[in-house]
Amino acid sequence: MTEKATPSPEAIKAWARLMRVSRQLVESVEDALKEGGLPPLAWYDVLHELAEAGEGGLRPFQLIERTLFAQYNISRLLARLEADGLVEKLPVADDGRGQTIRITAKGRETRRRMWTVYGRSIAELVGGKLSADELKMMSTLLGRLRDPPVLD
Amino acid sequence: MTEKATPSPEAIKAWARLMRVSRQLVESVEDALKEGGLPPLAWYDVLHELAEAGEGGLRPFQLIERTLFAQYNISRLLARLEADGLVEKLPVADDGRGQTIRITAKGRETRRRMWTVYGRSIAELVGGKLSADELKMMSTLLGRLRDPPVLD
DNA sequence: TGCATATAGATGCAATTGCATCTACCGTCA
DNA sequence: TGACGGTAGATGCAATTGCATCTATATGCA
Repeated sequence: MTEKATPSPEAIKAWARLMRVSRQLVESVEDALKEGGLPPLAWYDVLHELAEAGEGGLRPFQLIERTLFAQYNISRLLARLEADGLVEKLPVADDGRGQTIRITAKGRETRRRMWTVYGRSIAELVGGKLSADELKMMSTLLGRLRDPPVLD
Repeated sequence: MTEKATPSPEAIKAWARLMRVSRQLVESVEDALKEGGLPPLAWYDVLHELAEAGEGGLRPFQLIERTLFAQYNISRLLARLEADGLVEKLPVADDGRGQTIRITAKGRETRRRMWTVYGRSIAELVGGKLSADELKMMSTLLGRLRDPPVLD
């Protein structure tokens, strides 16, 4: 087999940078959001998916697939979002176990306000550091690390 | 000013992939460690830094700089590591407030066992997906996103 | 020296996460 | 139909994180 138990120095270095950079970037964004009195990044992820989904909403298990959050995590996050009036839970007709989550107007508004901060952070932290071509290269390389890999 | 409030599509895409991939990779490694009955990744980070530092050890604030963990996080993580006998806390001569943290033999052993799992994950998840040149490219690009940027 | 301010690290308490499990409903197949 | 395994989501409890603050020592400076 070609699988190696010991990673190459190049792999270790790329890994280490990936870990460090992603942590640093997440922290920067979280700080910026807090600074603006806004909810944490996790809320954005969910609101974003729900906004994209539109009026039809999404089932919690679909949110899990899209966001990679754990099931219990989504369950509680949705409870918090609902308590804040940012989403609403609707019963779903053909499956008595489930529910559909729909973003509310207030939820869209919160998402919009978060994006002004989040988007600016992305522009500064990433957009401002690499050219468009470099960003594309980066996306391509990262896509190959995804599971399943994205081959574009 | 050249700073933009709205990120380019390329920046957004690179960001999204970075977020998703890093989460996915961390989760894979955490799962592998758990599977092996080993402590979480955070322990490795600290043990690694301490092992590199050698007999002289490191002050907690140096660990904070190196690992990016929050101060209270390091404080408690070190308490757990000490409780497990993986590190020892020594008073420091010229600063009565501080202490020096040194890895123990048991700590080195734990780190070694973690590395067999961690290293294999890196080899599979990263080393196995990109060529050496691609890994170098990736490191270079990520280095530019670091703060402070690494220009190599 | 003596006070103000800064730094190193710990900690009480609230919020969140992780784990395991639970409830409720669904689908299948005898 | 009805027993059974599977899926959707919630939840009790322990561990961890985040926040704010606290203690203790160090440092700068009048």
